[in-house]
Amino acid sequence: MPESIIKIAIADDHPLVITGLKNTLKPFKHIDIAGLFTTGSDLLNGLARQETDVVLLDIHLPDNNGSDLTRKIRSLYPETKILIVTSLQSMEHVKAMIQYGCMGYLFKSSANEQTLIEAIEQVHKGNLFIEPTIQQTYMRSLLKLKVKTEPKLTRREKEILKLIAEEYTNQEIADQLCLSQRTVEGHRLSLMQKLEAKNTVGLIKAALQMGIII
Amino acid sequence: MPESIIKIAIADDHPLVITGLKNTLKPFKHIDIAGLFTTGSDLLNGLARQETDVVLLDIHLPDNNGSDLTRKIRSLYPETKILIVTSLQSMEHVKAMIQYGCMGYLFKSSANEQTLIEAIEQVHKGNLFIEPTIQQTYMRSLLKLKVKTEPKLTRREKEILKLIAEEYTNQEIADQLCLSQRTVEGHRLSLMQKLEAKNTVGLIKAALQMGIII
DNA sequence: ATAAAACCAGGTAGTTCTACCTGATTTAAA
DNA sequence: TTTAAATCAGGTAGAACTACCTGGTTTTAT
Repeated sequence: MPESIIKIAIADDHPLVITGLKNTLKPFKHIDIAGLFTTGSDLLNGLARQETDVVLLDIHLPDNNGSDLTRKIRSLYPETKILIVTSLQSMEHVKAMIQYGCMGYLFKSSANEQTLIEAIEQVHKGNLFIEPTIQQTYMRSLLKLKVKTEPKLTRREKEILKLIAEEYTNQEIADQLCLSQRTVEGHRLSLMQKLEAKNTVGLIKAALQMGIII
Repeated sequence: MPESIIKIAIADDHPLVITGLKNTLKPFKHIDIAGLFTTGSDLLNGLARQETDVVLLDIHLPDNNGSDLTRKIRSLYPETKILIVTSLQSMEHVKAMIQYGCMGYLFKSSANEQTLIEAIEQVHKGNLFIEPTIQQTYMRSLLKLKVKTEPKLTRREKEILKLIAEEYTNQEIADQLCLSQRTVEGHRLSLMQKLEAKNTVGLIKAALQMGIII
């Protein structure tokens, strides 16, 4: 059975990682590196010009976050599979990205040759490929929390969470957004409930895990 | 004038980055890659066996933080130059590492071939090489703050910062450490002053940057 | 051995946050 | 289109944090 050639695109803002991926994949004849990109918009342009089977995607591109980019790619090119290759070693990110429709998630720190090829092949076949080092944890948490619908925040809530994380007080946020300070408080409270935070500290940590702040 | 050969070692826990660095440097005949390591202790063992001119070092190795490792290398092998190549894009880290005696600091995201070679050569010659994208900022802040000795926290302060970051209130922290709540407040205030934080949020972000919490 | 820093903890006061409540208007979804 | 959710904003109250002050004891460093 002749293996079909897998056309892949790589999107990462670290040139070193791109070089690393490129050189790791070069020896494999059934993998064709169709494009290298360092920003989200570059990637989207590239996908428009060139049919692509699998995108190796870093979550933190300068101009786009992973989830938005994933949604765009999925709606524009439903046949293209997305494999996240990132430094973000957080369960939350894995779950979020899989929920957004990525077919795989790899940590850069464990992306050796075998794992990488295996992941690309599985994802290309349409199978889910989760970082091996956390597969058990992932499965357990999926079973336990039965897809604990990762809290969806509204636009306003994200906006306010971002400002909270930037050390503004409620009053300052209210002034910036032309709202009452009470309204901001309200949003803050629902943020805390949704994110199960005990106080502001919890909010910040959740914001970090969600990639809302860096 | 015949260029001398520069013996380098690479220490990074991301195999992709190692591959990337290795392949980027391979074409350059005056650079000899003498060792590849993924942990701090591996690196130290390697340096003991093999004379090395320049170490390309990631700050976040699993078993050592960059500053301790730098100190060790500098005391054991004063002739060996250290060039930080990391993802941590923070002024504080740059300043800290330079202060600990590193000769250069590069962001992975901007480590293209030219910059990398230039950095290695300069560091080898004994010149300081700072990430080009922040050189102006660095110089300005050095001049303005005259080596603003990156805030050294006491044991107690670190302890309390950690607990604050774990969402405990002052009272809870006081109970845990058998202190008065007023004492914890005092430590919190000095933390805020040292870290130039406007509020708890600032403390958390500083703690993150300092690697006190993950 | 002496100076400096860290540590502990009290007073007072003002600000910000946390936690409930209520309800009107606008927006999004089934 | 009708229900649900989001957005806005008011009341009230207490907890937590921020910001000064003071001064004594202990540790650390020169």
